[in-house]
Amino acid sequence: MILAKKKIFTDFALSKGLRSTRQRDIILDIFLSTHQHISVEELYLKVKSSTPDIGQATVYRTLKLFAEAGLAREILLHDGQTRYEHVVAGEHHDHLVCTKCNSIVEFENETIEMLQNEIADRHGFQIRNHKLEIYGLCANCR
Amino acid sequence: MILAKKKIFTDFALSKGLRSTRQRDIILDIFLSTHQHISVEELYLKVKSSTPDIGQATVYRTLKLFAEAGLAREILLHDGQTRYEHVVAGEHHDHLVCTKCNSIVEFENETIEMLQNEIADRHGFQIRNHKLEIYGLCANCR
DNA sequence: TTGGTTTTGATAGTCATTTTCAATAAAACA
DNA sequence: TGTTTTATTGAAAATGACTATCAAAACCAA
Repeated sequence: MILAKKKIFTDFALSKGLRSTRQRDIILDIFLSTHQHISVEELYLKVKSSTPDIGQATVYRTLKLFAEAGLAREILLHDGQTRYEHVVAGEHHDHLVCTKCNSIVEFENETIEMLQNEIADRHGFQIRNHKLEIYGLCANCR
Repeated sequence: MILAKKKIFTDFALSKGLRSTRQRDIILDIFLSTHQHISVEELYLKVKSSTPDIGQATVYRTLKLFAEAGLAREILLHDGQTRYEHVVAGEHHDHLVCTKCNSIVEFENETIEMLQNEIADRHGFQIRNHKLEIYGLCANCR
């Protein structure tokens, strides 16, 4: 799992002509050791406590690279700090979100995906990805 | 429609003990005359061209009030600017979002809605609302 | 109109993020 | 291996969106 992610970054670096550096290796290790989503500042503090000579700017730069490489994703909440979450291979972006207990059920529906493609075509739009969130009350909470 | 929105704000102002001011009236008029979503800066420019003596800080403050009153909603894209969109009763939340120029096209598809209902039923889920965002490149940017 | 309170505009301040740039380190080359 | 080339780094300055400050102006009840 972690090796696969490291390979994704190695391949990305290769394809972009990026160099392999100690800083990037360390930041990637630490990012991969986290769960859920983490703010740049939080990650920087972790990095700093493990390797004090790595600068904040490098953490910012490197996280953007991870996002570009497709192994992290920027998340915007309403507190002005950018956070990053892991991109999980094969994950679906279709969720039933319970607004009471915050539980999330992931689903998949081919017909919906097909209709999305149709709609995009009709607008000359080229799809990269999508997110469908249905909010409401789950079976336990209603 | 517009009158209804104005009433929402008037009621909100009343309940909060806020005063009715020329600036808020003008900003509300201009906000209601826009479509889709608009950044604070964009709205400020519109306001300034109509009434040059209204300051930027007031536009920021007033838009936050609109959001609090429930007639606007903050949107975060990835360009660091906060945008506001109209809260429409019974509105649709299905969008094609261009990741390059940030343009948004709203669409509606009954079949998708129907399928969502089916999926929700299957999980014993009671839908309150939903959001479907398709990210990619619009016709102009691809 | 007056008096108390809210709102405003200008501006200074804040804070996350980005840019700059000289120093350093990685890859390419000899 | 040493040398050259070029990317990367850290520190600090710059940027840019947004917020706080505060004296002046506007609002509104009496």
